[in-house]
Amino acid sequence: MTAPHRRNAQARQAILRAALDLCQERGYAGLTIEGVAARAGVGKQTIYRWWPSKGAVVLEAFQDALGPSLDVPLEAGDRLGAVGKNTPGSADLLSHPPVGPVRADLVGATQHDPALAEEFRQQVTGPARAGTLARIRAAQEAGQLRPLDPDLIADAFFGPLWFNLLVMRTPPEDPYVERLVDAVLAGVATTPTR
Amino acid sequence: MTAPHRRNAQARQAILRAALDLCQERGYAGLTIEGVAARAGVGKQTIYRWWPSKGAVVLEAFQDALGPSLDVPLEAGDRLGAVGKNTPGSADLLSHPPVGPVRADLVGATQHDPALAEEFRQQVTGPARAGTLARIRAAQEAGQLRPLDPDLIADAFFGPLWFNLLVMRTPPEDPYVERLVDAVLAGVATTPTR
Amino acid sequence: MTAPHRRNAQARQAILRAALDLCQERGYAGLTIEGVAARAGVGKQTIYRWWPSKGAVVLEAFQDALGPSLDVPLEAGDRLGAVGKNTPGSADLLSHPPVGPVRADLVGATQHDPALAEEFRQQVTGPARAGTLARIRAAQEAGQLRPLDPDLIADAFFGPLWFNLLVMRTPPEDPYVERLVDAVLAGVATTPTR
Amino acid sequence: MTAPHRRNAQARQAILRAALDLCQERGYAGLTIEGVAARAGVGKQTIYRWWPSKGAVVLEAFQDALGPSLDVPLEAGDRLGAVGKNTPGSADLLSHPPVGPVRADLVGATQHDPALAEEFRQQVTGPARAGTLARIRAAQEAGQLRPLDPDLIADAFFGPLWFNLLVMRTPPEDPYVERLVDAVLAGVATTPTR
DNA sequence: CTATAATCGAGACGGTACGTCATGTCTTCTT
DNA sequence: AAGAAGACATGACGTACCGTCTCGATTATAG
Repeated sequence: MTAPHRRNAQARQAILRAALDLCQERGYAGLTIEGVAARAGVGKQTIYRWWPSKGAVVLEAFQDALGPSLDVPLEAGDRLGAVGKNTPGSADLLSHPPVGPVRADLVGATQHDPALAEEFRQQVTGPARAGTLARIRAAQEAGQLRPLDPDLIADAFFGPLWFNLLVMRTPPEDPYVERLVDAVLAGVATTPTR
Repeated sequence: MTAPHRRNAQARQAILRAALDLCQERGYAGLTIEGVAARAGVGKQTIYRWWPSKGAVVLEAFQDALGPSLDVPLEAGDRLGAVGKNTPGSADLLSHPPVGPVRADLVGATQHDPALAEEFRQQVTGPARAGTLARIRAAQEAGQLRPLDPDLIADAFFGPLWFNLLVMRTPPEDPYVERLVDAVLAGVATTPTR
Repeated sequence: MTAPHRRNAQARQAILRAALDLCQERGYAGLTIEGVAARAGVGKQTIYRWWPSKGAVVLEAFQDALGPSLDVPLEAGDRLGAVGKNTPGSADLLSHPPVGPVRADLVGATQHDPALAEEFRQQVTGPARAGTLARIRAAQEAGQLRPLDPDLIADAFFGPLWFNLLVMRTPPEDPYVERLVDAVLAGVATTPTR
Repeated sequence: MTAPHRRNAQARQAILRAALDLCQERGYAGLTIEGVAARAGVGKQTIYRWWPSKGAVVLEAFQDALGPSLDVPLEAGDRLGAVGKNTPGSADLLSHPPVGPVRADLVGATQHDPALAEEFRQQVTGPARAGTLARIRAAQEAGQLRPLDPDLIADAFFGPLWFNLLVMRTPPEDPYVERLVDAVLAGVATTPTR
């Protein structure tokens, strides 16, 4: 007997689209609920009715736009590569529009918005980390990675990428990423990789 | 013939003090120029006259409060430790108030404020990185670290710390940091450390 | 298809009331949009939405307060009196609070605010002058006033009153007004009145 | 002995000049002490040191610019003309730049600035009225004007002019002024003038 | 013919108000 | 019921001037 939420799908799409566009044009901080409503040709109330905050709108827009492109299937053999080879792809997503800057902006915003932070964790960080951990554990079981804390191994791969993106503000490019993977594997792989 | 900018030191101090206090009380996002002016007993114009943005005020307040406590002297012997042992200290600073949250907030703000980003780089990131690189090069010359790109080595140490702070939002604590240093050294040190 | 401007009547009343009160308390120059908003318990934007300037607010408040009290009916017989006897009443209105000072202030403001001047002409000066001219023409047709330019006759009556109010700053009182009317009638009436 | 006021004449001139210019360019309300100081190349304090208010500056600038051009000598014979013929000249001054608009603005400002009003009376209105009264009394002694209150006669001439300037905002032009003088004289002269 | 003190330009200071923007809530009318 | 539209109270924005207050740097008497 749930209330008959007759939500307008067209409006939803228009709002998410407008939010994503404006976020790229003006940055997350320059984005405004009023602006989104105007651009989407929608009443403000329609936004406030369905989303608790501007962060939630942008986050949903971001997820919607990205779709399932983040799901990298866990391949059977070559488990070590499943970790190492996945990294350049992630780096690519991180470094380039439209995903990169928006995602960085969102992470920035989570620093002073606990609600957004929680949602970001649940919808973005959590799932991604779960997949990574699964790959790492598989590689450990196959004897390819040392039996270290899997979270630590994950951090070793992704930490430097995000660090460069957020703090150094030099989105990591290909050659750097390859050398990074090599160096990290040297520390966490069982077989010397050099 | 230079314009005699006779800046009031008392006002400057009051402003920085108020900014830091309010940033801790309400967070960076909840901080307001009007609020700082009111708390400091100062006209708004006095803030706008000397700082280009709220981020710049907080950054200067942050720097002023921190003072020279960031300068960790480069010790002669034990160069490897000079890198490895420095890391837990940095992690501590990162993780705990007042420095940690404010710094995280500031990094967040740089994601959509290029001017602030530039200043942050020049005043915070740059000097810190320079010190780190010096230590790394010294250790390389002493044959303790492999001849990898020093920036990459630095990223391997600091990336995971910042990643946990900013993205995972779990400020790194002691045991984790030690295990991290061990793992990274395994990848970048010349002598097997295990 | 007209835009459904659903203007809040309560807010409008509160604003006009506050404007009139403050204008008397502090004078037109000391009146502030912020002050009106605060006194009326209203957001500033609500004032800026509906009025183009502080002068316009005060003018409307003035008109609203005065209501239709300015309409002096044109009596049938005694047309000469219709002009002459009307004058003391106008002088009274001019000389005493709340109407007098506010009106003088408004006229003062029109000297450097063309938009306000235009509105003042349309809403205050124009209608009043039209009534006066009607009376004068009637008296001329009845042979009581010389066939001079009716505007000139009107100016002869009202000019000295406003001159005393605005320039000499001695609001005209009864005996003066009577002597004035006598003297003017001596110049413009057909029958010697002395 | 008196304090040695060593006042800089150059600065005074520059200030008055700037004040007059800006008053014509932007109107009295748009004129600013800061603006005058900037235009005159003078420190604000130099203005505040010598004048109590912006009105005082403009008034002095106005007087300075006008100089003695207001003194119309009282001619011996033809005393009636001394009153009547003086009027068109005054009307001219009233109606045309630079004197007219600035003077109207000043009178407007006196409506909400008692201090300025007092100074205006002492320096402008008072002397002018004194001269007018002298002419009127002379004409009365010569039997040319009826023995009415001289102030009333003066008001009859000047009131309509100011009324048109300030309230109707149609600066009186020549033909109107002539007809006005005729009509007024008809009321106040001993000899029928028609 | 210096010395000294008021005046000068410049402009920082604590304030008040400006007019604009966005917030999140609300009401009204339309679909 | 949900939507588009937009008025509303609130509060911060960044700017303009206010009138007061130091700063050196002239600059013209009074010693």
